[in-house]
Amino acid sequence: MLHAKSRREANTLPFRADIAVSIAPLLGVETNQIEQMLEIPPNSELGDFALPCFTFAKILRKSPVSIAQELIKAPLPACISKAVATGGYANFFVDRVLLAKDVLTAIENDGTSYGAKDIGRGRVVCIDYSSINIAKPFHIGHLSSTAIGHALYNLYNFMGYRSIGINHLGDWGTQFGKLLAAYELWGEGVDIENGGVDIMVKLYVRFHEEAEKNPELDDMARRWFKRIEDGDELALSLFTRFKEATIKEVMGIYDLLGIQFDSYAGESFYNDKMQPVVDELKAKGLLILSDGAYIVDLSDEDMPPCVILRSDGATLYATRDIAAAFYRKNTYDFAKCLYVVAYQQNLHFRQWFKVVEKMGYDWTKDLEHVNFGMVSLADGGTLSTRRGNVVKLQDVLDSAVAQARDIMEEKSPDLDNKDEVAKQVGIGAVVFGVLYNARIKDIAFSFERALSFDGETAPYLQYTHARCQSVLKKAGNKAAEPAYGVLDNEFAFAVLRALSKYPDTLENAMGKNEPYLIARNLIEIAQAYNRYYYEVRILDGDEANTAARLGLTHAVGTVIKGGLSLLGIAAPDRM
RNA sequence: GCGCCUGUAGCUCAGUCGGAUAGAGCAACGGCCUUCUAAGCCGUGGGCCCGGGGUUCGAAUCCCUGCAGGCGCGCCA
Repeated sequence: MLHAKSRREANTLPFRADIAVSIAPLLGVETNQIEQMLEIPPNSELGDFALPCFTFAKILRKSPVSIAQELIKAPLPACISKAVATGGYANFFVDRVLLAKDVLTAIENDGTSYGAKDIGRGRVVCIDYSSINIAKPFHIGHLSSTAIGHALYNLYNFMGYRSIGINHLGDWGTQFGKLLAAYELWGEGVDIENGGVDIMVKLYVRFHEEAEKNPELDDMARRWFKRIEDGDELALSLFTRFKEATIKEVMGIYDLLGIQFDSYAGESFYNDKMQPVVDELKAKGLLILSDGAYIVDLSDEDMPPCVILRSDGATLYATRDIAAAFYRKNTYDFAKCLYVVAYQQNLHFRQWFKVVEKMGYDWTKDLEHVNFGMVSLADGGTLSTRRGNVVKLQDVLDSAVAQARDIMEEKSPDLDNKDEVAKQVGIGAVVFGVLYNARIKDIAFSFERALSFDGETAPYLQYTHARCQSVLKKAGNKAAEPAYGVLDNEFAFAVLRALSKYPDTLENAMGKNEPYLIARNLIEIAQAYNRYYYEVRILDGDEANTAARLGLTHAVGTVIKGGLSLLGIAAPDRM
């Protein structure tokens, strides 16, 4: 019954279909229409499901109130314990004991796979995320793409897809000519391999300062970039050293976050793959010469044209993205290809998606720009590498871990793996911070908020999980058959209700590419459980009742651990 | 100027297909640890849901319009 088929909405309890089947005939409508109309009352005292009857009033020529009163007299399915008419609403109460049994048994059986479905049927979804720039610091502005992309990567895998994580490196462009020029001028004694991105930024910033006074430097940079393009040995080897040093440094952060990519094919990778795209566009008559540049006209779509070739013949961002899309389609035969990139680039993606569509490829519909809000600094100012106005992610993570460590020193000094747990808690807090709100929201970064461990945060979830583990450990192995009747109270029911909607939440989160839906559901579960924990003693009384309460505890711990893991966050057993 | 996005409590945000009394967290104040982890729980205060029209039995939600902020608008990425 729990696995009733077409529950497409999140935030529903099971049993929806059963109610619809029993009352639809009385109204003379399709059951699935009723199923969709069923809603959840504002508070559970009114009921667990409600059908507003106002829309039927005209058709049936009766008042909503009397319709509701008739509906509740219908023979009810076994899972509904009672029905009440309140105003124009028919309210249904689910059998809470049955719900407890269904939900807890499902979680007991499935473990952290609870909620997993095989929607993907093994098909591939490419996820382009994090996509760092070579020779630039990994700052908090990159965290959204990294955390959202990673969560989606996990979620799609969980739902039966095969995720391919692609770090589309920003490793091409004239800025590297500047970097090499700067290195030629002032690079003596600079240790590329160990100086990290810091020394690269220093060179880059100095170049910009001096180029303002001395324009000849720009020519020098252009020459260096030309040498990279032409495959000049010295230029290439220098550039490769900068690139590898950057990747080595950022690997440290990816390790902390537990992220791995399946591909690091970045911009330079597509250098030799753009000409075929240009040729095809030309062959299909889409390429137009305009002001010396080759463009695809998009005026019929009310968009500015998409520039494919600059007037000097050089390729652009869009050219590369189109070539990359073809490469990914040919290499992975994806069912979906997601681009986790800030909304700043909305127009860019709309443009080149349309170009691919004009080329006649129906898989354009499988391309999706998963956009997200901009990060600024809470105390004003925008992030800018050039102006040195950055908050490095490494610093944020380090501070968070240090703070977690301090708190543990105070609250649980006898823990033996404090460093490990501090890492999980501190990093979890930072990551959760960007996964808790809808993607589109802008973020004004502040240390104070990022390092908050109270309330709706990862540490709160981790704490709740650890609490569950602690109770379960203390209980030991009890084999009694659970007496679910003991869970027939408002506190347990709130927990069960939150647990029961988790599977739909996951599906909805994937459909919308919105990890925050998972985060919110987990918080709801934890809040309900912490209330329950305060109100009801778990290890108490006879074994059958205790077994049911332990079942609830185990379920909460399992779902929180599983959900956090989807978000890329660890859940320690003690903290 | 044009296009897109955002606007809900002091702050950060939820609010499902239009539904019942608009919800959380933080901050403030007041309570709860001899009992399973107090990184927790409970309570109090706090709202012109940006403004104005409209549609509807019913609007934070849909439509129109205005305002404010963000982003973008052919040869950067």
